[in-house]
Amino acid sequence: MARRKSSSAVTIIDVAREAGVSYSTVSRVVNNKSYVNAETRAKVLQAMTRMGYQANLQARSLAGGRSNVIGLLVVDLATQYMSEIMHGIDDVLASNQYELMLYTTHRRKTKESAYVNMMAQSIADGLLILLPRDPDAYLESLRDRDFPYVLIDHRSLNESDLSVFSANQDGAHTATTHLIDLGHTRIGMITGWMDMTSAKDRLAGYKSALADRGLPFDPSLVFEGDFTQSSGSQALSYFLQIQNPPTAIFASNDLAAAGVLEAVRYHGLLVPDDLSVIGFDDIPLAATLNPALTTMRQPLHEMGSIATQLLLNRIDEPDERYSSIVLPTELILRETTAQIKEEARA
Amino acid sequence: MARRKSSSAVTIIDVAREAGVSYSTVSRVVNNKSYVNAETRAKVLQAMTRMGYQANLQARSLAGGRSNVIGLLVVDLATQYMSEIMHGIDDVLASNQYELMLYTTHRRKTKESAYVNMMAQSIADGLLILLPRDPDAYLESLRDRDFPYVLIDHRSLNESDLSVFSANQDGAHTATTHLIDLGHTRIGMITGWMDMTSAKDRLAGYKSALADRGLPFDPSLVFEGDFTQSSGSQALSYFLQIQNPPTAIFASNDLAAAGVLEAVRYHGLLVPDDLSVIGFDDIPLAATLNPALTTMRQPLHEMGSIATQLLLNRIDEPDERYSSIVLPTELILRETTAQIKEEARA
DNA sequence: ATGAAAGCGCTAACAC
DNA sequence: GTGTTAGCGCTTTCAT
Repeated sequence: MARRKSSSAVTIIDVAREAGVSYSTVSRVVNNKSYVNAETRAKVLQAMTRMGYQANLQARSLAGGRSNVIGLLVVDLATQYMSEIMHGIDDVLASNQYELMLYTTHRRKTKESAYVNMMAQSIADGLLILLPRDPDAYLESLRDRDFPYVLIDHRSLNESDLSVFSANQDGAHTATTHLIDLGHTRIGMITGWMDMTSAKDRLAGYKSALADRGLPFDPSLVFEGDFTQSSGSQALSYFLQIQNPPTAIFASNDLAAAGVLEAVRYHGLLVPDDLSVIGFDDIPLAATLNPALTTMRQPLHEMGSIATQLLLNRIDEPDERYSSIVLPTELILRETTAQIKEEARA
Repeated sequence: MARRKSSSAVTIIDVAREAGVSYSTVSRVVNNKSYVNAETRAKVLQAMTRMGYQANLQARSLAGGRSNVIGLLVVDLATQYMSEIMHGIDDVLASNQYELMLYTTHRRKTKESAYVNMMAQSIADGLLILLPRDPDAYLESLRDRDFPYVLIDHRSLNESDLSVFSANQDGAHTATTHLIDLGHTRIGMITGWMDMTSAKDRLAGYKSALADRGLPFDPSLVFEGDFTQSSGSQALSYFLQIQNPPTAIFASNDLAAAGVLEAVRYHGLLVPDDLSVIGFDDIPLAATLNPALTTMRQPLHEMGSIATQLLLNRIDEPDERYSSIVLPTELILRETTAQIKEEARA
């Protein structure tokens, strides 16, 4: 059985006794609330350090105060995409003395909503939801309760949602246009999980770029992936065996693009000579791939830090008006895209 | 001011009223404690699902129960090394209905001890400490309180610490011997942060391998790094300008080895023709580097999962005897090591 | 088998 | 400016 874990922890009461004051006075100095006589404050402070007092977060939170914990809901941790964003989150949290409670869903839709409910009713002062899958299904209870949350990399359809994401359609449009400018007319597209707005928007950007240049949209040129490296490899295999293979590929993220590059080597093709490839994200990996990946950068670190700042503001000043933030993307030219060769690829 | 965040959350009392029982009965069915009449239990269960009851972790924990939260203390998140280990941790946690509270220290020594105290006095049922820097300095209070914790990738000098780590000295010995077997006699060594046992042990393994083969130990061949990629690049620059440069390099981790590879390209050298390189860890990156990195694999995912399992066991059965676990390493031969060329490198 | 009541450590009115 | 008091939601004796 669980032993009482706080058996020997120093509480506010111990400090109060030591300092010879009431424990609400101690609470006051701990929280810097209302005025406390300078002498009293000094006495309390001394007692606190002497005894090594550490606030008990849960008690504080239970009693209606802040826990200074925010919850983060992510799909998975293993990608650089996540690392970058989390780094941004962590930086802001750290400089604001907030702690992070982490939940990973591993793509289990049901877990998302269960976690959200649980976190919101527990210790977290606010919630960061990264790449939500179907948030409308479970966010309503948070809205009802006016519980602060910010969505990351998700363009919400709900007006009252606060979110931070990139101009995905725009970025995809730029990426596709870059390929078109290079003379490519048959451009393969590898999508992400199609239940995510960022994946949908990138597909839309691809389509609109095609349309803007009067190029036909060929559904056989769209491979539905899932943002993984292996889906990129699969996509290439697929593209190589259709009737009229593409001469360029736009992957919805760098990881899938890396998968394409990997498979390309296996098939004995040359990039960019035989095939141009462009990714999306600009994770650190992109620059170290060989050849280095041309990609659309989205500011991942900033996405995390801005979202966190937004959430913290919202927690501090719940009555202000806040709005979602759209971040710009940028074309990063490296070595995987080139002018089409006249002798169309095998 | 913070609004009372639980204002509209369903509590055990609401459920009790709905089910027409006392709230201690509800607590019993929630916790599956002692016997509750089957009918009563059913009634309560129904009420719970109908009202969408979610336990409040902090209240539970405050009252002396389990929070089902474990704390994880890490330096940083951005490396694959961390991702891999965290994945292992997360898997075990998820299948045991535990949640993760994450603390990142960003190499601030002071933060480590502050965090540990705070977590232990707060919500966490147990603590996982990854790559601790100087744990003896702050672990004593945990020991005194019999608070469960497990150290990861750290060979503790303290008998009562529970930890999970790799056979680092052994692995470094194998790696170095591999280089010696290839004919190299001047072998550069790039260390990690020397305040960590794993870094120390790898250096010791390097030295002992040299000694075992009757090779002299040359301090100018040891570069003190910090496990980062850039330290690897710096190390190469350093090695290239000493009197008698090494023909092979053993890097204490893959990231530093990647830095060497990066710098090697810059200096116009060829690996493994001009220089053999071996890493440590076998992070996913190692296989995708070009040329692919020969390295000593340590089972990172397992390190995380085993440590977590150990911690959970310790929480469940505090009175059992547990002991630290040492995991084997394995030489993974890829493309960056080769027989020394007779015409010694420039 | 179930209810009543105490208390975990703290915040936030409310008194004085 | 400081003390008193009432909870926050829950677990856990102790009764019944």
